[in-house]
Amino acid sequence: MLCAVPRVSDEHLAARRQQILDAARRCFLRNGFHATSMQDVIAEAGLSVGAVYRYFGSKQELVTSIAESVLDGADQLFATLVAEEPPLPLVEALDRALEFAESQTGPDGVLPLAIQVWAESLRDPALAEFIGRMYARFRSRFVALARRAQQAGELPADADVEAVGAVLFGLIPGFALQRVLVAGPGPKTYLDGVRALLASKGVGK
Amino acid sequence: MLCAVPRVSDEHLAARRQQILDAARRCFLRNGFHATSMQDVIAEAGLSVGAVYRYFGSKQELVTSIAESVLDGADQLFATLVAEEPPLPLVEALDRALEFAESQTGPDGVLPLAIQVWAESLRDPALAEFIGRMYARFRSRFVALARRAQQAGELPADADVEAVGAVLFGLIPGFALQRVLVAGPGPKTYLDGVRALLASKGVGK
DNA sequence: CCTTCTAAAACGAATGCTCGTTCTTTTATT
DNA sequence: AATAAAAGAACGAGCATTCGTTTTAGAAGG
Repeated sequence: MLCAVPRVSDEHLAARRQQILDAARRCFLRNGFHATSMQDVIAEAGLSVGAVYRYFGSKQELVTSIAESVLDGADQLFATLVAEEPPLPLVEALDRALEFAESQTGPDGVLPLAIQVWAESLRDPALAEFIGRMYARFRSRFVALARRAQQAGELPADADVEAVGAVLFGLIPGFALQRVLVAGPGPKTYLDGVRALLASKGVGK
Repeated sequence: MLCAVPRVSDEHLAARRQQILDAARRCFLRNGFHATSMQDVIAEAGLSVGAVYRYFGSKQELVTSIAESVLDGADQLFATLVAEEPPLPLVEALDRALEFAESQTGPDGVLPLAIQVWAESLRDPALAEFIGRMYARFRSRFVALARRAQQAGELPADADVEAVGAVLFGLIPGFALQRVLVAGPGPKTYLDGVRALLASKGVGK
């Protein structure tokens, strides 16, 4: 009863897990969550049914893991935007965020996955809860950005930074969606649009 | 061999078609395109398999029809925004568009369907083409809005109205997504954010 | 107005697949 | 030798769709 533990290295386990996730991501990008069968993922990973089910108990678990990695990736970038010292001017921060979004457009960026995750969250309460928390965090980052811009005098002293943060954040999916669905204007043009609005004369009403 | 045409009235045919579409919409809202089976739609419509397949040749056709009705609905509102005389100030137009989006949030609005349509278009080239055309039209409406605002002196004379239109349009899905996924700020708050940005002092760089 | 007749409309059992998952067997590691 | 890891055959459920049959609306003929 002493030993004889045939476990494989933890690195190997982690690598296998990642191998499956990578395969799943490719499949999901190619065909969407629902039109991708477990067999597809399994074949793409070059493994067997049993091997994959050792690492992920269900297809849903695979979807959730992919969703998490997608959102984590975005959060990482947004976090650096706010942490920047000295504080980035709004336009500068937006520029960086838009360029990031742009880099994730196209068939091997993360954006098509994000769109699928949105759709999926409408039916999966657990995923919806996770996404809600994550996007609330995104927004709070942009709120922080707005607050610092206000302190720098870039925004009126009485501006509602929560509202401004929401709008700033909203600009990103607004841009990304157009880029993916309509092949809309590039990030530079979009930013010009924002600049023109910032330069507008006051406000009706 | 002279006739004997037992066809039913055209109104009846149209009503049946609509009956099926309504059922499908309810099912799709409840469970999403992919988790909804044809049996679900058929049962919801209170019809038989054969009856439904007489009106829609496939499930995909059903999805496409729903997508079309969703986009047509939005286009109708955007069209009226631009046609308004005298031209609406930007903030006013945005207010109306945001209120519309708000009204379509929630489980029987059209927005959850729109999100699913986005995801679906990533896999269905025909749907993607249709959506692309439709969203390009949406954007052109906002461009027209921007142009009229420019003529009214609300925007700088050298502003790129195409870019501004894209941004204005982008604000809508940006708002809607937050509203659906994060239960973000309401339309009034969001609009306050836009106003604060419009009131900001010039632009860095 | 009523009957007859016919093709459209509706029906629903049947079909053939593919799906996600389970479970027993084989292989590899210590 | 003992056990973790990987393999893959097998399974039942549920899917979209087809198709042969039944019902029904309404024109035609009286």
